[in-house]
Amino acid sequence: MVDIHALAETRLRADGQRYTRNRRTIVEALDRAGGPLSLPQLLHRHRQLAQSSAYRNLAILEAAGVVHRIVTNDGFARFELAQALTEHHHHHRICSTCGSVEDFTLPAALEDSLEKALRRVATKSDFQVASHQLDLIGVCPGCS
Amino acid sequence: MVDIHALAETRLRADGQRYTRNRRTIVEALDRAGGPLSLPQLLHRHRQLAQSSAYRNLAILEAAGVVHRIVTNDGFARFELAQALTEHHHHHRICSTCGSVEDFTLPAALEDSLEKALRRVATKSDFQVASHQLDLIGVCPGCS
DNA sequence: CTTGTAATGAGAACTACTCTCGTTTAGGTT
DNA sequence: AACCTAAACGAGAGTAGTTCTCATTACAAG
Ligand SMILES: [Mn+2]
Ligand SMILES: [Mn+2]
Ligand SMILES: [Zn+2]
Ligand SMILES: [Zn+2]
Repeated sequence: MVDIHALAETRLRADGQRYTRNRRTIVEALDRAGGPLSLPQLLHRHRQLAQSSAYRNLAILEAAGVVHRIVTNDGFARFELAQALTEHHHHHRICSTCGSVEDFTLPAALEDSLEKALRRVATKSDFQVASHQLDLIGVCPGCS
Repeated sequence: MVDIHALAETRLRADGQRYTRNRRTIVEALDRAGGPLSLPQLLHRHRQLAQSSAYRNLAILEAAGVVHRIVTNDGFARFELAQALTEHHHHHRICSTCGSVEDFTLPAALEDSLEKALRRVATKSDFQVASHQLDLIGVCPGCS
């Protein structure tokens, strides 16, 4: 059990940024949510957040490595806490009908061999891998 | 060796659409390109294409299952031929600096076990999987 | 407190993309 | 060939998610 807020503050400070009330509210919301949130979803949960500030703070939190931005086909970006903060590597099920995004995990053994194979692919091509991203595209229970 | 254009025409007809000169040009360009193309890249290769028509035709080709749209963080969507046409399942290396997208493939054995694991994940959650998508995020040789 | 700097937020601006609508093209019929 | 009709075209206007501007506010240091 890590202290999300302490980590967030440390990372922001390393970036010359403050951990303000608004930023804490965003981190709190993303931590509480069961999966990635779009900006409308975030604002709906916390009416006191201004849209422009929320976007700006999400960008700052992303630059500091606190928040991860997920871009899907439905036009709305989604935001979640960076996996380094939650210490929970996972992937996403993306509904092609409603655009909702949910988390899932792979068996550890498969994740390991996948990671190894990806490293091999990257080495052969001089590509410096920062991360990988595995999405399931389909239709969620609510939309079928 | 499949006939891309015959397949494209069949799929369009099944959707009540014609395989016009512009659409053939787009399919040809995507086939020739070594990887996914953004719209600016496509228009640069074929100056006679109008932007509005190119976007419209790409949407129609996507609906017919001829073209696949890839959405990245750099604001520009990328387009490639659907894997059903090329009969070549692959994944993408995405450069977080310049936004370029390139293809790569996994070892067949790994791809198999991955697919099996994904089916299991999907079944447990009532999620109807249409496809999966595996991206490597990092820095390409040109940007490092 | 006072003061300097960063953060805020309402609204304007930006831009990738989509829509509109008058014109052109092309497949089918005579 | 000539005609007809519906689809496709394309220049430009419109849309919408996101970013920027700048006057105001909050906060940390002394
Ligand atoms: Mn993984
Ligand atoms: Mn695969
Ligand atoms: Zn759904
Ligand atoms: Zn690059």
